Amino acid sequence: MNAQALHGHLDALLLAVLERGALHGYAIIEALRARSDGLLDLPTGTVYPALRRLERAGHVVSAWSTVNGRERRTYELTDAGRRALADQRTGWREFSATVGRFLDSGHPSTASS
Amino acid sequence: MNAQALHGHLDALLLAVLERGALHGYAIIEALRARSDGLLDLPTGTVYPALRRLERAGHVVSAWSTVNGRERRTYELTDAGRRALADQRTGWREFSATVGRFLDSGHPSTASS
DNA sequence: TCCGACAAGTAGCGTTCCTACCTATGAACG
DNA sequence: CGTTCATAGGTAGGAACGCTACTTGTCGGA
Repeated sequence: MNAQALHGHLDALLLAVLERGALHGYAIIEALRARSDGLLDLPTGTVYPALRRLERAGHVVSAWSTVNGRERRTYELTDAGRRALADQRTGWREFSATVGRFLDSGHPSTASS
Repeated sequence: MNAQALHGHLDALLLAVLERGALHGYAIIEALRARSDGLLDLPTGTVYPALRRLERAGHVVSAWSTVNGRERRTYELTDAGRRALADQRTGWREFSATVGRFLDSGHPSTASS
């Protein structure tokens, strides 16, 4: 499940990660991987453009911070970003409930992972 | 939520609807709308091509049935389609659990619908 | 007869994400 | 001192997916 199906939810995921505190791009990727047990292993070519989209949209702001003489662009949620995240959460719940009505039913089979 | 976010799950939805019995294209659209309380209102231009993709993939078979002199192409799940649906269900559960880990947390707020 | 609802279909487009590259810094190693 | 690796950021191009808009055709009612 290499994020092929993320369509439309990538931004929400990024905002959710940043909700816990500002991070730079690479750290965001690592956070996603860690918090998803390695299921979400997004390439930089996916995340960096997405972050810039979010910045253009005003959902995050970025700043260069120099750590160990290493330039890292740290992204932080804006107020609008927080609102957007709330919206995305609502949208996600609606979406997953709707699709789940068709796909969660049937044979539960699994039960445990 | 006009299905912008369906990406990758449309096929699964269609298979799930057909699981309950063969239907023609238009009826599938109505079934989706009905079973989702109107949230899933897919245009024909989305559903018809998808059904033909599913047929090319061997997940459904279609047959013309003439009802009142009206030609209706009725789609039916194949065995492979049933297997595909099971796979899609698994994929959906994994996906929704993973994304949900980021988006379902936070403020549950809802409680009632 | 003409119009609207049903039914199927097609063409072209925009969004979204991925693959594959490129650049640059700092540390380790020879 | 130069090479190589891991970290970190970035871009270009393309593929997949679904949407909008349009077309065709039948049937029933005004």
